[in-house]
Amino acid sequence: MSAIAAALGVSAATVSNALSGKGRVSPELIEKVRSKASELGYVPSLTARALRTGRTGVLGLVLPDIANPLFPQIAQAIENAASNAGYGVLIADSRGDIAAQTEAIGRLLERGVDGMVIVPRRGTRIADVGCPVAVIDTPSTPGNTVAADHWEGGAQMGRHLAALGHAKVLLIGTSVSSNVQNDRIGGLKAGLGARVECDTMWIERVEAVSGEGCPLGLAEKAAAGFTAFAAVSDLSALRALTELQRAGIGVPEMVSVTGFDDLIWSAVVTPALTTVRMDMAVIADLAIAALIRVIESEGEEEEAAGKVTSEIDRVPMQLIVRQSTGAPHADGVPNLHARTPNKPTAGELKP
Amino acid sequence: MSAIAAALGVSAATVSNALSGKGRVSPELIEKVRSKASELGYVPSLTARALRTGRTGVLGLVLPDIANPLFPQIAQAIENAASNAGYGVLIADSRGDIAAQTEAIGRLLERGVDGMVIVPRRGTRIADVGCPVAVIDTPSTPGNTVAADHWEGGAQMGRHLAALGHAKVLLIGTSVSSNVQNDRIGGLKAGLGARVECDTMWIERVEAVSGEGCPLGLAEKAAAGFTAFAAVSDLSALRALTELQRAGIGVPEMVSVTGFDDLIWSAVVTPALTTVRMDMAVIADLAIAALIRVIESEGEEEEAAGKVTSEIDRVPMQLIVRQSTGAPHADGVPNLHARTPNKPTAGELKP
DNA sequence: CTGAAAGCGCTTACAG
DNA sequence: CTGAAAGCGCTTACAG
Repeated sequence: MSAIAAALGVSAATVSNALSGKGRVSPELIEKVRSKASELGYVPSLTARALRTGRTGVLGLVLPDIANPLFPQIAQAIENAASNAGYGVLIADSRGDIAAQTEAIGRLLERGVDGMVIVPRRGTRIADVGCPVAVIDTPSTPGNTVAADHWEGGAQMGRHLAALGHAKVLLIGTSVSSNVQNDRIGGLKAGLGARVECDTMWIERVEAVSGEGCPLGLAEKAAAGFTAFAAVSDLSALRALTELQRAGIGVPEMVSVTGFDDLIWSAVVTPALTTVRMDMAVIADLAIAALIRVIESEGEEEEAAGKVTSEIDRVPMQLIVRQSTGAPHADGVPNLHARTPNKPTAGELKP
Repeated sequence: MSAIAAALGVSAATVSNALSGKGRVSPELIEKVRSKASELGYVPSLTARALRTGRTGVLGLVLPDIANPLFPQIAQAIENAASNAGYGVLIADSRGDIAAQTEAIGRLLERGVDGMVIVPRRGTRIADVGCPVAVIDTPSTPGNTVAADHWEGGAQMGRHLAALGHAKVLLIGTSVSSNVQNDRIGGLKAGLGARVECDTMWIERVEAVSGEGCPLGLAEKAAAGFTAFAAVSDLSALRALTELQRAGIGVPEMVSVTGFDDLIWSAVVTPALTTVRMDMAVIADLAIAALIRVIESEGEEEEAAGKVTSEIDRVPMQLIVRQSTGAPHADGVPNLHARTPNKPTAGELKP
């Protein structure tokens, strides 16, 4: 910047004003400054700007566990939304540990992030952090900013299964203390309605699985009359699907299997998995927009260091019907290969 | 800092020296400064330090596509290695696009990162970036820093399959131009040896799959005598596995299926997938260490703005034998459920 | 062992 | 419309 000023015989202040386009400089000078800047390959120092303005233009992204298969969707959406808004994204991993989460938040704060979006570890409540925060969780978590409407997503899935005629369905979850899973299960039950019988099976978390098989005993469940297996995540659904297939139980001829989240493999397995997807792009945009609103109004009347919004945005989820669901077989007898493949219906996404 | 100086009646310089522990201050004063600092909840401004020292303490992580299922492992390992070394990590997503990759690198540079680790988009060569760079790709990519030894990983898998007695195996890849995939395939062929017949099938990339099934025709391949399907990624392996199961072909009784990368679901499906895993922690540590070595020796003799190392580190991959592989059935006739489950062998990982 | 001074590269009132 | 000055919070020679 001083190089530009020197080359042009003007002051650094003028260069700054010209480049920031705040209209305090004559059009001709602005033009001269601009061309000289690009001629010199000038790149402003965001560090110096940060020191002066007190804003770094960087946001923190705190994740409960980067290894979670849902993380790519979240990270990509947040990175994209932030960079569209001119912000950088610093990542921090809680590694599933609550102390690590606190520490990660601290490190981000030291680095002077202007705000952060936190996907909290289950059961954590985010207290005052000392900077604007947007929390992404479930609508049922207090102090939240934006979330997919997991309950309604479950309800859509429940209605889908009920409409196909399933009368006995097994719900599969992995964490009794997860708000997200409980919302999904609540929605599923509501969507299925009071007339369909359902049972919930809590299985070991996948991370803990040893790779030795650990059968869930789903074939027995099928024999006991369950015709649909609704998992609360695609990973569990995949586990169910392969276990059933392995046991010679046709999906969807004999039983239906459904998941949640539309993870990368759901569309790729045979039969492709019926699932429910959240619109991460929308969630990320809302979270980032809320954050930026607070950041850029800092210093005004409101106490900005606390929550970002009081009203939580509920983003609808979208049912994606694929081949893993169908009508239950009339009398529970296997009838492999006799079925016409499902045509994808309305909710279908083109990825 | 000035608050501490004022409270103690010393200069800011002394506070700085005391806190940085460079031994220019008397022990008693250091102690007084320290306790006053923590009493006041002093947090140093990394921004100011960055402006003064010219180093931000931030590294950039450039990924070809955050949505890639392998990304969580990479990001987690890099974040961990960097934060252990006291660095923050700014993420940048190329979204599979080469122009976006250049742009992302530019944004990182503007933000003053001290260096970056780049996982390049296939076929990209990273030119001079203007800051220290560590590239993670394959040993066969020139200008590389550290990589898993994909070729050797393929060879291990090939030997495993050959030892089981497979004589006709189908290799499955998704991208002819990928160095990683070509290395893996080269290794597989070498490991299988000249006596086993093998064919390579290039399938559509998963991202492009519509979810409507898109059968690969693997049942026909099995009928044609292929007894093993070695995919170059777990995602393709999963696709193969479910398609075969769906067609009533028992894995591993009739055919074996193998993947690559030990993605999250590999241990969870039935039968669990035999795969090869790279040690991301080691790769990340090497990449970060190489980067930091250059960063912290900046200004000394060597031209640090270019490559990080000339010698590339090859990190071995680890074969993980699970239930999806077994000896080929003697006469190609289905014999479901007649097989004793594989006991996991040596290479087994406890996650 | 300790302090006064300069400066990293910007932006922002404030004068002219 | 343009410029001189101050200052964001540090660190680093350089004196004392």
